[in-house]
Amino acid sequence: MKTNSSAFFRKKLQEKSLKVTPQRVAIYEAVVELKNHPTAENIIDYLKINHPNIAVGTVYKVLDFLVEHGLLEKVKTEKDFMRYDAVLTNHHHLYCAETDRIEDYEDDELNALLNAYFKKKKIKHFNVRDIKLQITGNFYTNLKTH
Amino acid sequence: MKTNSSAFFRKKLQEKSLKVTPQRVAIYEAVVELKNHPTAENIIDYLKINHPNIAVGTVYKVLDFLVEHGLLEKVKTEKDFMRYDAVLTNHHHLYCAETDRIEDYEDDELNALLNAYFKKKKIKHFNVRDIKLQITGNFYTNLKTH
DNA sequence: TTCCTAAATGAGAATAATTATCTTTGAGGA
DNA sequence: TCCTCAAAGATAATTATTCTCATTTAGGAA
Repeated sequence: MKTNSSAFFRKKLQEKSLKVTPQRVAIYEAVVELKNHPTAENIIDYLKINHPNIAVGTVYKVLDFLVEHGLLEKVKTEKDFMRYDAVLTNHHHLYCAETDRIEDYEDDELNALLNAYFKKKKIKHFNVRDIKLQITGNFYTNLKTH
Repeated sequence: MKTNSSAFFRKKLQEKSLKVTPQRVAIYEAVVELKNHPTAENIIDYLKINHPNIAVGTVYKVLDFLVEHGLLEKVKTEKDFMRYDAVLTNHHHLYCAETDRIEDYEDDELNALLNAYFKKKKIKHFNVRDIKLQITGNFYTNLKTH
């Protein structure tokens, strides 16, 4: 899992002739490992354990760098912090404002529906590049009774 | 136009037994007048002309207050600033990352499509409250040649 | 393998948006 | 008109992020 994402990451950087540094690998893996679309702060905390020497500024710079080169995506919520996502496939987000939890939501039928709609309906004065749904609401757990 | 939105706003506050202050009215109207989903800073600048005595802190407090009471909505982009929207009907956003322009996109057919989809497709462990599309791309203008 | 160079990193200061504090003011009910 | 509590003003404090600059290093060349 970790080695897989690391190998993928190194390969991607090398394809683009970008330097593979231990910091870039560690920060990318932190985003992969931290499931809940982490903030820069989450990543900094996480790295303290295994990579205590990575500077705060480096985390911000590397995150920007990785977004710029398409290896991470920014995720925006109503809160002030920017969050990051290593999943690059066409997907949407379930978001709970109370708990600030984000989960990926991927469904081929939904994507097909949206593609069909936007193929038919041209928007005046706008070229569509990407469509993302933010589905706001509440997560709940079924309490098992046994 | 301005008087209409002002009357609507006053009525809304009074219905909820919330105080109608000149600052609240001015800040709300600034969001209505400033079309491009303004930031707090945009609002502060705009208010300098006609309401030079409104404090910066007040703008932030009132914006939070109005979001909390459902009179404004927060809009977050890839940039760092929070932005505000006075349009409360079910709508989506066209967003251009290069120019940071946001436009509302409202289409009954799209909303019907989404409602139908989410009525049929129940998401496990999640109650949907609101669905918002962020449509990323580029605005363009047809250059007229005559 | 070693050297070289531009690019990346580390450390910490600087910035800027937002929040907090605390005193004064005023909206709106009595 | 008065009273009271919430709202606003002024400004200090906070905090996420950016900047600066000296040092280090990845990766290509010799």
